[in-house]
Amino acid sequence: MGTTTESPRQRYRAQVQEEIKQHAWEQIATAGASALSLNAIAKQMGMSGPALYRYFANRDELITALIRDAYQSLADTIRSAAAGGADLRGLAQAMRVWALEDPQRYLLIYGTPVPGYQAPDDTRQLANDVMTKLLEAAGGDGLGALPASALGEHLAASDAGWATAYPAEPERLHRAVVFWTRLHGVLSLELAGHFDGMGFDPARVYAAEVEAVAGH
Amino acid sequence: MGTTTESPRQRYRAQVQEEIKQHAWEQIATAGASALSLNAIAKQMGMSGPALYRYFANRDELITALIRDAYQSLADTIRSAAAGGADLRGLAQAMRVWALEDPQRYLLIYGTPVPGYQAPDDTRQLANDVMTKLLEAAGGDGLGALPASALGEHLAASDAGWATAYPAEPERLHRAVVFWTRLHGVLSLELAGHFDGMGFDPARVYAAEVEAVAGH
DNA sequence: TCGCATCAGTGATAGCCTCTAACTGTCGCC
DNA sequence: GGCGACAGTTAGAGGCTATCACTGATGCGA
Repeated sequence: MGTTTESPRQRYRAQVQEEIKQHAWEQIATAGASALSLNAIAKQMGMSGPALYRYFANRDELITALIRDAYQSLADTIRSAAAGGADLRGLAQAMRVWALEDPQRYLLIYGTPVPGYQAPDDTRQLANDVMTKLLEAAGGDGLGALPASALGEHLAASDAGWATAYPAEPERLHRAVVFWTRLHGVLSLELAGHFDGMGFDPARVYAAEVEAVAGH
Repeated sequence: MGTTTESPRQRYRAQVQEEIKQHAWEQIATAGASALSLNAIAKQMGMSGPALYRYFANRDELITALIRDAYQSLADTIRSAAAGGADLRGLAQAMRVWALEDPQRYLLIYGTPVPGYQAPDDTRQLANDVMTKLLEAAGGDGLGALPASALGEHLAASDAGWATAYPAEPERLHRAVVFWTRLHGVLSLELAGHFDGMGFDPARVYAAEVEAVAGH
């Protein structure tokens, strides 16, 4: 593959960066992204604080790298589910498993953003990749008709690049958007613990929403 | 009303607490909840850092107070909309306006939680109040039938206190939950900026989801 | 193979933060 | 009018991000 020959130093650098991210994920999983501390990571790795700045210019850059990896992981999950022949329902299932596997990873992407933070372009690209895969699945066989609505037309009319592959299929666009927003609605509330103590099974709510989008 | 006679000191204390929260909201609106600094607030108010600890034992307690106020404000918004004769659609509109008015206030309640943070009981009560108001509106006139689904039965069967007023109305429970999760899905993605650059109008998506829940 | 440039990692430091402790001065209640 | 309660102060411990000047190892080209 296109692995441009790596110098030992580059290889080591990449390795350490990977290890840093590993520790960062552990911290995030237990204390949330806002509690992520470069200092603490450095100590865990047995080196002094400022050493980390050789690998990530600042805290934001590390978080950005984590966001990138999260998107990548989600895209991979969706891709492999689709490659395994999963339809829209299977895809929804795969996404839920992925989210529950590491709630903070999901929330890093789809959770509360820092007002100032601007995602770099390639991150937007990764988000778009995910959307494209949803669009592909949103046109599969075995899907019921969606109730009539003007939304599909609106989406088709105002397409700004996120659906260039299917510009003329309002129902597909509608289904993809609704798939995204509804599943995110259930998932994010579940992950944030807002269903705790309400006594019902979030999986059932999720499943019902999947059916509502996929049709009977 | 039951205003137990206030001493001047209590009055002053309450006033300062209110002023602190005011500054806190301004900070949160511009930099997010994770960037909230007691120190900075104190300086803005012309006093030294530790003085604030007379009013809030720690950072978490201040944030909890803000969360309480946010719930209260949302509950008031919903109540006054309902009192004004708004149906489920009107309620959805009022909620959207409330959310857009101050995105970080919405996200403080429904956004990414801090893993360690445990909401105090009265906060859970406030969340329940909101849910109860949704349940009331979810049984109004002029609502279409929801597609058949086992979710309503599940919700009715596993009721654990959040819907004691309407235990035997599966469709109402179903509608309330779906109202909540779907609108949150659209709203939270919009507020987090995930629709940016996609070229469609979030209000249209929101409206379509409202119609899908309220029926034609 | 040798020499040197590059780069990993260091301690010191500035400046921010939360939160505690000890102290002072003022306010209001009895 | 006096005293107790309480607001607000400074000092400081301990954490954080981030910069700087430095040391020492490493790997590359000559």
